Amino acid sequence: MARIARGGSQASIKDVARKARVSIASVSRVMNDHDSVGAETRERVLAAVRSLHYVPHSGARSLITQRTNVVGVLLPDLHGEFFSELIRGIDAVARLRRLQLLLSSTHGDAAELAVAIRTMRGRVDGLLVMSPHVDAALLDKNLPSALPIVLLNSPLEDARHSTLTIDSYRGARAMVSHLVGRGHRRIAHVAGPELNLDAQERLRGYRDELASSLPRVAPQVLPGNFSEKSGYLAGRLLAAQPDRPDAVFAANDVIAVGCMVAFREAGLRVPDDIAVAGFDDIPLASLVSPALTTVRVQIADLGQSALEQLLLSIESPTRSRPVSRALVPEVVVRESCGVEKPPKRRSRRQAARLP
Amino acid sequence: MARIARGGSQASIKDVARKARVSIASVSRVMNDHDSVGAETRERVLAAVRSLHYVPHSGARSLITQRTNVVGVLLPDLHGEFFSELIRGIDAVARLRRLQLLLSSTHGDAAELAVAIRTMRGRVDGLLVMSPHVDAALLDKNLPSALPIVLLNSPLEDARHSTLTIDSYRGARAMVSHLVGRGHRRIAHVAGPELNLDAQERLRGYRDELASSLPRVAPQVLPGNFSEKSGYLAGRLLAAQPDRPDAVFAANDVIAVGCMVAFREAGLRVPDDIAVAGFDDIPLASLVSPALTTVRVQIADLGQSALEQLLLSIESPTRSRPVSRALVPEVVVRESCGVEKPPKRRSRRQAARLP
DNA sequence: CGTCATCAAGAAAACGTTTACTCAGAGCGG
DNA sequence: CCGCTCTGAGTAAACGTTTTCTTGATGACG
Repeated sequence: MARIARGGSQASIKDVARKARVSIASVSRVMNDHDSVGAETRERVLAAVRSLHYVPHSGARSLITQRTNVVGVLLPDLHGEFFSELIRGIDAVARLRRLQLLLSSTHGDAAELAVAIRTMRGRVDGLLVMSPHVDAALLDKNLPSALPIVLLNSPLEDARHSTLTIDSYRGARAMVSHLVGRGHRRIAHVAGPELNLDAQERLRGYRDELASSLPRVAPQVLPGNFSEKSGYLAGRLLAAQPDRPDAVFAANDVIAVGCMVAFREAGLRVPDDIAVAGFDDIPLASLVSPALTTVRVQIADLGQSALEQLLLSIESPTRSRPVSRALVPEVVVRESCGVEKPPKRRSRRQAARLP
Repeated sequence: MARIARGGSQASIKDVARKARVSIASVSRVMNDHDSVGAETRERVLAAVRSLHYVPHSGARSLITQRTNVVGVLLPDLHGEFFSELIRGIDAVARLRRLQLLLSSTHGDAAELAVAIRTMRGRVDGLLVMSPHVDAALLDKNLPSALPIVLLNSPLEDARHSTLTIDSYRGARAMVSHLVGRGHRRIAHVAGPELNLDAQERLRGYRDELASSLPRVAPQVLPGNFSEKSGYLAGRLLAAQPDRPDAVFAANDVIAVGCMVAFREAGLRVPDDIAVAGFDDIPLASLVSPALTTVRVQIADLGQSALEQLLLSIESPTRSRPVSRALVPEVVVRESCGVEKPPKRRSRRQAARLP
């Protein structure tokens, strides 16, 4: 039975106990600063810990304590500034609360999402899920029922899970209303992917606001897919048009930048010949020239609130009812829609601290 | 003994076994598609699994299998495009190998890093660490000895751990050499934070290449800290100087952008009056106008290679010796250093005057 | 001197799995 | 009908912790 110290493996609490000639219970008590352990014993244990480089096995610990101090984060993708901002916001809270994040972006479809959710079971205290694929049935089937979860910008709207969304619809209306207020009349929209929920909402906001502010003007919608390239192509189309619009509202900032490139190539001046507006306020937006007017989605805030909400339900699973909140984004006016004086340039946040 | 089904808690393998009236061993065999389990039993088990929404507890599973399929990622920070690119590269591989990432950015100093490393014990199969604070002693003390680890861009260079770095020194030399080749003579450098390793290496590369290519010319170094603001300030200083340099090599792209803003404000044309070059090739670099000449650090590749290397040592802990590799970055020539003909766009120059 | 609280420390159960071992019965050739 | 293999399924140990009980010792108090 006497266990030989194994070659490459790691020291466990038993090894420490044997070396210090105490029971594993005492080692555990020392490690967790528990009451009633004699000074001399404590010293012996600590010495053993040091000499063996003992580090407790968090997995085993959380098996019994039923607490992992990890939250799972499920994202559809990791490209672009949107997600890095989101993660940054989540991380800020995690850091504060000494939590770690278990990240998974492995889900292009519902099946993959299901797998990802399942493998998180037993590793996390709660889940932050952002995915176009969530639906109630999928959650029911794969989610151990008691696991707290917060949905981010997800289509699902039932009363069982907390949901945080960005009110793309109202943001889009606000932007169109702003453009109209500045005197623009022919306002085109470059849309995002048809299947994307936010893209749909932004398009709907564009249509509705236009219909209500300028009932005479027909909307013009060009297809796009949130990429710079699709923006560039749309921009070329618009520039070549005989009755060119005097403003373009793009479904996101990246598209807007693409448009601007196309306009410059065509010799159009932004905003004098044509105004451009985007959506998201990614860091890039304030750095291009002319600086981009856009709708600020406080992405980092979204992540932050989401995690905070999740922690609430983790801490009192019973008391907290599911919450649904929609963050209303705000219009950020910059040069690209024709502000007379460029505002003072200042990057909104500290830029890269490392190379 | 008879366990009552507890209210909010989750179904365990025991509950399934009881419901299907088999032993837990059989349930386990069914879940893992093991051999020799009768068709009828399998069906009973699956039915129970479905009706209880049973999802195996990954934590418990990896306790016994000694495999977590998770790798830990320790970063100093999460700001900026550098890290989002890095994570993207890491994630690409993780996705492919069906791994999850346990992310922690909670370490501003060595003590916090130590805590982060310790809490990962037992939760991960290996560690990817990027931190200015790693040193051999810290690793020894807090790292369960057998845990595979790959260091990213870290000062530590011992023979015990694999290390991947970016060869900032050679990148900087290449850029200075390029500028000299284009005919620039008075080349200034805006440095990064003094304590940052990459900043130091870039500065050293600048000095060395200048000394060897243009032994007559005195180097001029301005302080900076990788922020746009510091670049802006340095740019103002340079623009006001009586014997203004004809080129600026900035320690990173964000600084370079700051410089360009200052130059535009001062009425200087880039690149005609003064050339600008950066370092990193963040996505922004190709979008500003004039597009920024820079040194391309394939950040995503760095993350990718690092994880691949880590997986190698996880899979054959004995056979694989620690590897040290330095990725040599390459100069990317764009308009800001005075290429005669911008790749496609003629009107770019016009845009430069706008703000 | 007996009772009782107090304290330090050990024994053992529990967390939810996987897996080596065991075992009963079936099929079957000799 | 005896031993043999083969199959399906159960038993129990193990993974590394925490924590509840238990116990033995020590001394205080009546």
